[in-house]
Amino acid sequence: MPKSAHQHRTVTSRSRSTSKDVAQLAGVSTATVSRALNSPDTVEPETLERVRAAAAKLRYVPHGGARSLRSHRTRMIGAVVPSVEYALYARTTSAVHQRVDARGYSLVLAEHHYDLDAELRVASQLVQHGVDAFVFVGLDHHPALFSLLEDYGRPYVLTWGVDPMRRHPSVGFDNHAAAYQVTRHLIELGHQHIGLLSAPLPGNDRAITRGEGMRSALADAGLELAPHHMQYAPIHLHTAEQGMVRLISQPDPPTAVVATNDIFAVGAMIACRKAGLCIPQDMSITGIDNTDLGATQTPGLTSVRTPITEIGHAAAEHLIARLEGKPYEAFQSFPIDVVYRGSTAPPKNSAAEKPV
Amino acid sequence: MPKSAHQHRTVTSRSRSTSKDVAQLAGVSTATVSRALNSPDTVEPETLERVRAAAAKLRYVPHGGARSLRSHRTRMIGAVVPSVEYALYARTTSAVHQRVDARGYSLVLAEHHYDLDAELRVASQLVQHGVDAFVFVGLDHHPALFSLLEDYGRPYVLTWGVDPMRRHPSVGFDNHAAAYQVTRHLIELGHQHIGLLSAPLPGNDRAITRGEGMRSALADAGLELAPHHMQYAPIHLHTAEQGMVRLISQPDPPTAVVATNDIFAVGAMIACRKAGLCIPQDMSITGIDNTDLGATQTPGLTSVRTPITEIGHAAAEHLIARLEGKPYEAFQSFPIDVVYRGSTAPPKNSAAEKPV
DNA sequence: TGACTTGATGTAAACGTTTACATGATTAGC
DNA sequence: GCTAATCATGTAAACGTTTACATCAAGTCA
Repeated sequence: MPKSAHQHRTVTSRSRSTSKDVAQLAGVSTATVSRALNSPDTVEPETLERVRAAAAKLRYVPHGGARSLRSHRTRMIGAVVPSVEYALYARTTSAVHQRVDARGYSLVLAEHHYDLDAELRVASQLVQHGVDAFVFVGLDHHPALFSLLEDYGRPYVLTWGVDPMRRHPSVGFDNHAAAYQVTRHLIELGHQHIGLLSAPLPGNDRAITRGEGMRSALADAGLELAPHHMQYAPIHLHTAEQGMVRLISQPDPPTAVVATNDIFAVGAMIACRKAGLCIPQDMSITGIDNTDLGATQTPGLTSVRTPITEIGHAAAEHLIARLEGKPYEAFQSFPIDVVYRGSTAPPKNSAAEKPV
Repeated sequence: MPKSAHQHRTVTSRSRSTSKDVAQLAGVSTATVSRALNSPDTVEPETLERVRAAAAKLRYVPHGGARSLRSHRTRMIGAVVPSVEYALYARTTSAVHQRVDARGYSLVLAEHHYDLDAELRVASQLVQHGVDAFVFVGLDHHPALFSLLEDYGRPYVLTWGVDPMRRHPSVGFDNHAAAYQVTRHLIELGHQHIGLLSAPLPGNDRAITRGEGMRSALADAGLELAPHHMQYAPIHLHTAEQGMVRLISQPDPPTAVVATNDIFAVGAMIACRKAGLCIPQDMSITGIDNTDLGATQTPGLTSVRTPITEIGHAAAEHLIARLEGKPYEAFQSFPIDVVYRGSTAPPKNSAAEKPV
């Protein structure tokens, strides 16, 4: 198809009706138009009707820029996530949108791909656009991010974790416990050699905390995570698969693997299938987040249900309450629970190793 | 956790430095500040440096509202999708964001959940916020949507399909062919009784066109889609599963099923597993979109690779080119191809039924 | 009935930019 | 060496709202 200049319009601006036009048509002043549209109860019913009719007739759409210039509010809320490609963040974002939209706000979305500098950059861009309040993912951020938000008086809430120092409003769950519980489950099945498949740690406090949770569970059982039994990989099926290949091609591979999220776990499953390892007989695998991707595998992936949509709803409500001066909860932690499916079993030689 | 009023700030506005402050500190006029920041080559290098230093020192962030009021541009692009919960739209949106962000634009996101009235409502909200240009999903929209965009001079591009009438700029692929090809594949395997699992048609032209593609393939082979062999369900794993249960619990179930997307296909797989039907021996299943969800099933789902990220990139580039007055392609169609995996095979009794 | 409150509406300033135009300095052209 | 062209910068108006304040009419209360 050739490059073409053609009839579709290229410019943005065009004659649009203003509140002045509406005022004129309704026979009132622009002040009354503004009042009629923003606080209908302060204007006479009959006038209100005239203004509404005029606005409708002229297809009047208020100019958000002018409005925000004067009122310092835009009714836009920003969601800044690592990447909306990951089902989790897509679902949380959708949940945020749902609540925000219901209250008449719009959602501005930005991704940073686990780069905290990029996060600062996009956030400052959103501040510039006048976004009223922010949702961020995770607890660790560029220090300048917080001072920016503070300087410009923008409320924000952190998600997918709860700030243990209680410095920043946050809504999430216990990432440490999530990893602890699945690891514990594997230990109880008799596994002694457990591997870890994790996202790269920089810029990702969830991965860090989940790794710590796993180590805690091991430590509490007197076990250790061997350095060569941990693999870090970017969050993609095929990189996870490669990581798992490295794990199982070692002389002493683990008998079970804790993946810090379902994508890694499924990547690991794929690696096992290709290597001819049976799950769970030859290898137990657990995930975290309980996504459809894991749940629909054969066998189904044992995973931890995390409050994906609850987080989105709570974050949106938190911010809107703050923006509107209503009471709100600054810290919210949702429960998690392990969903047991077929991807875990005692290790093959468990009877031999742990005779009880 | 109790409701609490506490120390985090509730208000949005606060002292922010303006271009006036920067002007004063740099010893120039606000006009020069504006020029220095927006068209650096029109201002003396030495002055430019002073302005930049002043802006940095004051942590100056321009006021987008004021800017848009004067210039009629916001550098915001709107993406209006059915739901970002669906992996496809999440990935397209991510692709749009990537390109848009690279060019210094921000992304505003809105969902309409297949309700064209809701779509009109959110779009008009975005117009109000000053969004410069729009990406929509699909070809069918509320007629008032187009006049709104026309009235306010907002460029837009439709995606996930190419307008056959060439009335609206669009970037996508041939949905009809996608369904045609998988159906054709099943027919070639010897299937004569093929079912359809589809999303509800209202507000979803992709589903309509895919359904038509399937029927065309059947017709071309002298076959028909029996009315009781089609099932419509909302786009969720469990509703798809229920639809499949209805299909296979009929006295004469089909031997193969075309699902109009991978979610339906996987839902169908789950139903078969639960019913004890082997895939592909007892039931062949095909999807469309070639998502990870389908690809990682056992057996892997035969599906059609659709240009998910290509669409996002192309849509973003189309709009930015138009906004910046550069040449652009008004209509783009990307190729698709069938990815054959293990979910399809000849019907069990194909030899008996079709002795050649 | 007159002073006083209440309530709806109008008047006009302000929000922070961008940009057409004016200004003055410098350089070029002859 | 004088006029003209060029260039960097300043001046001031304009963008479309919201809102403090003023105004005016209509009730309220003694």
